[in-house]
Amino acid sequence: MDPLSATFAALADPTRRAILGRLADGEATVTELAEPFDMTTQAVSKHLRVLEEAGLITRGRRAQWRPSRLREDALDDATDWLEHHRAAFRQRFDALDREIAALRKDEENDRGKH
Amino acid sequence: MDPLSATFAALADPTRRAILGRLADGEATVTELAEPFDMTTQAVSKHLRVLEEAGLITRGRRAQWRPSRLREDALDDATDWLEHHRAAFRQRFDALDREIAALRKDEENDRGKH
DNA sequence: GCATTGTTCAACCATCAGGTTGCACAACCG
DNA sequence: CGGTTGTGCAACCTGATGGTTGAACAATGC
Repeated sequence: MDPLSATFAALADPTRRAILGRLADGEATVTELAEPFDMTTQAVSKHLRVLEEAGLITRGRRAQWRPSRLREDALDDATDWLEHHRAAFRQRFDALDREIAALRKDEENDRGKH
Repeated sequence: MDPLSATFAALADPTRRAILGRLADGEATVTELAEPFDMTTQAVSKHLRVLEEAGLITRGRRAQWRPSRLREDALDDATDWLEHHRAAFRQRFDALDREIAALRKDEENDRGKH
């Protein structure tokens, strides 16, 4: 899967988004991350694998713990795509607005000629 | 599915992202949208349904054509989430930087006492 | 050494996603 | 009217996802 698709897919799950939010407070182990959820640690471990493969987190290794932490550039590509396209979309709607304004003006002129 | 998850899930597919890019140039019918892809129109129709249910596009009805067009506020929620969290992540890393700088300073002070 | 703890792995299950084909239906065009 | 075109719907297939349970393994603590 291409990296951008992997990132958006990783973000398309509320559990994973909550995990990312938690990690903004600092690194955490699997059991710590699993605590708020009604879910086994194995399930959370799977979510962490998805986040890691999407390049959103990295995972350390300290004794039997595997602390997860955010990657600093985690959301850069996704943010770039979204901002770029949102800007393009806005431009499109602005163009439409101008067209509509031009049509209105034509109508006025037509009425003037009568 | 919650709206934010639906939006990210919709964006997690290169075909759908390409369709959105195409729609930034103006509305288009299913067959027009399907043309660049090695895929049946039915498959594209399914993608459009996903985009519609995620609130990213709306679909008109003109004779036997169903023109799709972007929703003006399509990417707002997703952009908000990403920008908010990217900012929070940055703050986290800035805090880490400060901690590291403080540790370095302590070391210097310790050396000074010898 | 042995029980406990934190984590992963493997197998399994149910559901969903992305594609196909085939058909149905509505609107146009001769 | 009958044929063509644009689209949607239903059934189906395959592979991925999100969860479970049970076992394995590595490191800790008595």
